[in-house]
Amino acid sequence: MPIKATVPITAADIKSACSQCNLLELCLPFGMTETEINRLDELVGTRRRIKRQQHLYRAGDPFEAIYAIRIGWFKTHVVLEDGREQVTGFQMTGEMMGLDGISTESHSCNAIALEDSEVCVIAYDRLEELSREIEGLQHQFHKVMSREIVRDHGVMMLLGSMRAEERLAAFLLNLSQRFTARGFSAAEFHLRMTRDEIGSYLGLKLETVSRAFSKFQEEGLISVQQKHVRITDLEGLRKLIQHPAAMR
Amino acid sequence: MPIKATVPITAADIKSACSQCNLLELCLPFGMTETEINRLDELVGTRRRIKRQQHLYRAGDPFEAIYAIRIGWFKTHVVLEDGREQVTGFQMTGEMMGLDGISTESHSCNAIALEDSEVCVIAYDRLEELSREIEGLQHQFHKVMSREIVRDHGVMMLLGSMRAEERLAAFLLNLSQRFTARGFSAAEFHLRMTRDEIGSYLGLKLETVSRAFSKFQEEGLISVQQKHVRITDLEGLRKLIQHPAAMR
DNA sequence: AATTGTGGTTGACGTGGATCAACGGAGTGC
DNA sequence: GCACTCCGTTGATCCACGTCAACCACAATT
Repeated sequence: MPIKATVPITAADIKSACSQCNLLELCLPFGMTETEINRLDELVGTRRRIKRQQHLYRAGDPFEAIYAIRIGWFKTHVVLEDGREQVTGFQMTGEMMGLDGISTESHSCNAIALEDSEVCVIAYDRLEELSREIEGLQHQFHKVMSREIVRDHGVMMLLGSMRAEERLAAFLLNLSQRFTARGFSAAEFHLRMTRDEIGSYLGLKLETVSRAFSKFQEEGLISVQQKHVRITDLEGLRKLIQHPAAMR
Repeated sequence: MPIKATVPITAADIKSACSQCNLLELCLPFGMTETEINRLDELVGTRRRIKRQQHLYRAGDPFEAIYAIRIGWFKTHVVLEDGREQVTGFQMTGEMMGLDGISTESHSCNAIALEDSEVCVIAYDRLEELSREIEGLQHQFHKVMSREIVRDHGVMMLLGSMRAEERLAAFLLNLSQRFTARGFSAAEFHLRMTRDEIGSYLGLKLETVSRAFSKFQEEGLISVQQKHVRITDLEGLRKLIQHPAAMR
């Protein structure tokens, strides 16, 4: 496999093939056979390192590749003409970005690293080619796109039908579940995003997010200190969504 | 092409092939060559008629096919355990439904006809097979999925960052644009959904939707009577989104 | 150690949209 | 024709969250 020279390759980078990657279970190759996965190594040509606060791509950029996160965190957001921003998602290890670009052949949102990160660059035309040959890849890729659609519907539910504290509870439970899937603690984690970014994602102002955090702490559901969160009553958070407080 | 006998076929149904369909420009075959489209006729096996208020599929149903709307209107919605509903979209002629089912192999939302409707049933395993052979089909299918993701991001922006009147203006402009694409009037149309359903989609209560309609009428932007809408100042509606009223 | 900046918390107050309620009009079934 | 139901409109009131503002914690820089 020829390695493009555009990105400096260090010792740690050498085993860049999917077949050598420990994210198999989370990423595009999930569910594929070993033989199929070996063929994937043709697909992931380069890696890219993105420093904190830098863009992986911007709205309007021509679409050429999708990206799988190897290390780090990103946020994606869309911007209205008048400057209003809406965070559309927070992506972590093993998750895919850039699918929005396929439809118009240019990206429709911005992707920004929340910490120093590293992504696998998957050339889109190669992906289409290969997924015509490898059934498992085709199927898995479709699943990844479909999962994004289902996720988006969940966010619509959250934004359209839930009140502030329910939204934050749902957000924390979602993070917890994604950390679990990666073998990290379900109960204790470090937020990579600011209150303002959480607010934008949840359709709330940062003050409201902050107050909800404090309220949860008072109620003994979590303990927060800045970006460090520990969930002390997972079941309590779940109940909060199912039984929306007093009213209704 | 064998025609399944599960659905009664009437004279009007005989030319059910994609190659004979006048929705080419809007639907899955868009951008494909004539030869390619002829092959698509293998794909669309049956049609289904759905009466007003009936389900095309329900959340939890096993996923087997996606659907292209030939005639009519649908809404899709998700339901929370406590019964709260969120409309995730309104679909019209030429649009695709059921993509959410791919990820878990069962549908995650409900699809209900807003009027007597007819859909083309596209068996999903056949679609995957064929799109491994026909590059144009593969590409177009990916675009359809990606377009759904982009649309969802737009809805998130709407729900997370816009105020009531902006949301309704954006909704009307979106409808207008979709009618235009189908050769109907951009300015005058009939809403297939109730105020309550619009409200659910826009994250508002039906009273708020109703008030916003009235306000637009007072301001000379539209004239409404029940479900009949005439846009009298398209530019005015656009401005309403770009310059969010007084405040801020 | 002092300085500056960014991000987070908390309080006081204002308001957009929800809630509650009454009523009117359109469509449907008999 | 009439009764019934569903849907839409409008008014009065309420409250969840936004807005504005002060202050604090922590990190980076000097």
